[in-house]
Amino acid sequence: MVAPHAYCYEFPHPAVTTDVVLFTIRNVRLQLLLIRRKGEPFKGDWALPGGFLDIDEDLEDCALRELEEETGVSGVYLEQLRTYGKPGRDPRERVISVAYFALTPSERLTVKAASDAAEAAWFPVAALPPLAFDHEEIIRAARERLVAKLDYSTIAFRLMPRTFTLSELQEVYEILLDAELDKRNFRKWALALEQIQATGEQCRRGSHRPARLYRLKHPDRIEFIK
Amino acid sequence: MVAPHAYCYEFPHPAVTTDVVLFTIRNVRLQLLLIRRKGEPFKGDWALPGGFLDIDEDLEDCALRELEEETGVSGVYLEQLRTYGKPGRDPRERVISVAYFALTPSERLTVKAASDAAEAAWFPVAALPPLAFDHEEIIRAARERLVAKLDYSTIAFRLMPRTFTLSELQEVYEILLDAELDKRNFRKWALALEQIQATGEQCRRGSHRPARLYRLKHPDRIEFIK
DNA sequence: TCAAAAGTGTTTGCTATACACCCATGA
DNA sequence: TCATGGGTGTATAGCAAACACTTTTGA
Repeated sequence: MVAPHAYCYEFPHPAVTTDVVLFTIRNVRLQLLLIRRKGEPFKGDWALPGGFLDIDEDLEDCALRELEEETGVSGVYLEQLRTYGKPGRDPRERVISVAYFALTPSERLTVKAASDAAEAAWFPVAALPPLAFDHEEIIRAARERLVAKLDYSTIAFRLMPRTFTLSELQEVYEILLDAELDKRNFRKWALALEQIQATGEQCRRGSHRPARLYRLKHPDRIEFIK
Repeated sequence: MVAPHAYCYEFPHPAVTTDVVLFTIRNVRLQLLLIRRKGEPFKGDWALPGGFLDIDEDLEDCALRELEEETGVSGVYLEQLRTYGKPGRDPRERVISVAYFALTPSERLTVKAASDAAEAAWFPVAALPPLAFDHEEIIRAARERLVAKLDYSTIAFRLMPRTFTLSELQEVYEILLDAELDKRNFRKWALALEQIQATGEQCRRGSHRPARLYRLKHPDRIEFIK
């Protein structure tokens, strides 16, 4: 064990944390992952997964580690969102939080509340519980980023499983934009991007014509479009 | 005086700084403000203005304060860019730097090297000196942000003086995009934005027809366009 | 044979681009 | 009167939006 207060500095230092806003599409809704806080402050409240930066750890690694520790989720798409540091946002001490924005297809979800948090659960963004700290503000910024990026990138593909139908892709866009889209125009647009290709497989579900399956040409890249 | 190492914590804390990439247009080129470092590390090298966050200070206030202290510049447009925190980026201790991106019209410049830095100077972005820390990477990200925002916001107006001619505005866009623009199309586009209005004044400079002066309708807002 | 979702083209309107000449001034 | 940058309109092409029916399957 390390003695308490063993780390001393000439000038006061803030603590640094990361927080992650992880989105997915579940039950035809945009949802995000929250954990219930085990300790003070805001004990029992829902909060974004996240925690303190290790002193030799890269920021992005910290975000991924905390996400995995608290929720068991790994292998998501991650990008830095913004840093929050208003004095007083954490009652314990001055805390600077580097917020990340993450996406995952719902197939890949194995959320089990892990050690650090009492409980982890998905919530529809339209029905969030009261949140700890300034996490509501962070979530708002993350949603805005997500929707803004639809216009000029293929970011929405990070919400798709490995193979998917054009109707499923359209449904994701309709959920994110909260608008109905014309089927023919959408398919024309999606194919013109040249980012997906037919696998040759079909998906037969229900008593109707089977749908062609597609996959991403570049599963690990976000492309800028238009 | 405070005793050395007077601030102690149970776990190690990184230091937090802000850095500012301040752009302006000078001599028909995009330029940015650098300071020459007075102390170690990277003593004598050029670096972005910035410095350590006071423990009760908001991040944005820190960026503005350090800019003012080191260069005498104030009243600029400021937005958060991204946070840099790779372990080892500062040889002294772990440092997390919240980078800001700033714009100012060249009229408003009163750069005098202030107390904290040995010297402050403008450099064309196309001819930067060797830089301290990872500041080259930060500047690259700032330029990308600036150019990307031209497409969907009125951010370039933050580089214009209080009143300006359409030709001056076009020149700024041409510098930022590094491309020539058609005069008639540019003017049609700029006026269609409905973000500027003629002042009624004219600007007579040189032996040719005088130019109408314009001003922003909303000098303090960045509008999203298209 | 019926219900349900998959799949498919054409027309129309709008926005972006290309392009050349006259105007007002100071020297 | 000449050189200089300020100011103006139209025609065309390319992209985005609107719109309805046929196909394939399982029950």
